[in-house]
Amino acid sequence: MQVWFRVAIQAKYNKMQKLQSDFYRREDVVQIARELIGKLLISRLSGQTVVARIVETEAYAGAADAASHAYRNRRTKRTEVLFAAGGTSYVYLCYGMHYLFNVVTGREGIPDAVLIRGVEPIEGGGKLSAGKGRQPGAGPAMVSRLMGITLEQNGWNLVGNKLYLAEEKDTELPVAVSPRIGVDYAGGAAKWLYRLYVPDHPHVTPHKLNRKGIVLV
DNA sequence: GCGCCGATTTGCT
DNA sequence: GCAAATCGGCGCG
Repeated sequence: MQVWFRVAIQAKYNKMQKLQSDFYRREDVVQIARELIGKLLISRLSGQTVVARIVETEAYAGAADAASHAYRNRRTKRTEVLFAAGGTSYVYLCYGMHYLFNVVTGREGIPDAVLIRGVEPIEGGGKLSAGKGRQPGAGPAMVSRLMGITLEQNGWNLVGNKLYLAEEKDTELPVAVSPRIGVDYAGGAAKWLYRLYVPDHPHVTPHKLNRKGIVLV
């Protein structure tokens, strides 16, 4: 493990602060996805507390984004919570077996969201091991498994006590951008650089796109 | 290390 | 009926 990971971990609970609604209700979903890198995800579900640092996200720009479930403002039973105000959770079942956790952003009626794709476990969930050859928390389905998130958490307010995000002061991580993973069907939107991740971090989804990423200054 | 494929069920055409 | 914001196992080399 590299030195700056250790330093960030040791900083943990000193200056932690829960993210409030105004953080989520801003317009620029890509900017929010970038700022979510390094933030903490905390779940207190069924008596377990799990804390993890976000190291990989993807922005989904709602109505204008062919990769979004709410493309062209499509409203169905599933996508309805995407239209809620920023600071709401959107969890859905993917490939019939995986739960994927998103943070809804923007004001009410704007179906933007950020998919949390990778986290580094800090506390709790230690007994849950991911598959061999893969780090726990690396990959969006692994995030939900680690945190204990299921469909039950869909539509939850993220400014609460059971599932929320927090920031620590003085935590800064390098950030890279790439196209999003698994959205080849989305035409031109498949090329958008809406995936943000910490380069060379072990809890980022293993993928060939990691080699093509551009490190932001 | 890489690429292919099956699992499993919902959601929407 | 089919494709899906994925994962892990297998075969190959």
